[in-house]
Amino acid sequence: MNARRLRAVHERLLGHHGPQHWWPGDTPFEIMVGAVLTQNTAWRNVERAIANLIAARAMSARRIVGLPHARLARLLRPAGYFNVKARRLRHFCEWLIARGGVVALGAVDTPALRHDLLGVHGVGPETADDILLYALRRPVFVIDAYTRRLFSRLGLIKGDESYEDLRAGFEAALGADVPLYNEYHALIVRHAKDVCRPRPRCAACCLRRACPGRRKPGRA
DNA sequence: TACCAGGAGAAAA
DNA sequence: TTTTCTCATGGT
Repeated sequence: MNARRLRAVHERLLGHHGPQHWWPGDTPFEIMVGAVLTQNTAWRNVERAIANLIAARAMSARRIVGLPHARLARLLRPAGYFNVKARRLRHFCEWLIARGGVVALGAVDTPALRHDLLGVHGVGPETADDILLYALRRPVFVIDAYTRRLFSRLGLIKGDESYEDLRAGFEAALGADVPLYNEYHALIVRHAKDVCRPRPRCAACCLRRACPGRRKPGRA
């Protein structure tokens, strides 16, 4: 991983899209819930499910654990996979309660906390790292499908590296920097949605000649 | 109509 | 161990 090129990509993304101010969520717990619900799901639909939880006065670990499965699944329905996500969110909330809540997690070092999170049913590497970075402000770089797509098109990665290899590579190249990781991942998602689309699979996309971020002002 | 969206776990090979 | 399948709603 080339640190200079990684930083150059970040600068260009930031210059084009501006600060993204992630993660959308009012509290660390709400961010955690969003991280579970957004698995393979458009954020617009996650927002509806979160709004349902808030409207039902269920945006707390204890409230969620106390809901019957059918009731919780119904609230999560707009986010898709509602039966799966109801179970996953319940498992996560049970874990959080057992660990003493969000504040108590502050006493645990990042590697131990990450390992613990990965043991929760329904929490994989990306969800764990979303939680660590955005809810708990730990220096963990989030790798997702957008990251693979963007950086493989740029030729900076092959694209088939393991999650852990990519995460370690980004972290080693960029150094432990929570604000940078936060903004960088948010910019990757923003760019992937707006510019670096799945189709056309254009090699000229993504910060190459065709990227709007490289065009001079005034050009279409 | 087909594809895609801020994955993860289970089952099959 | 690696690959494939399943979960599901909503927007484009």
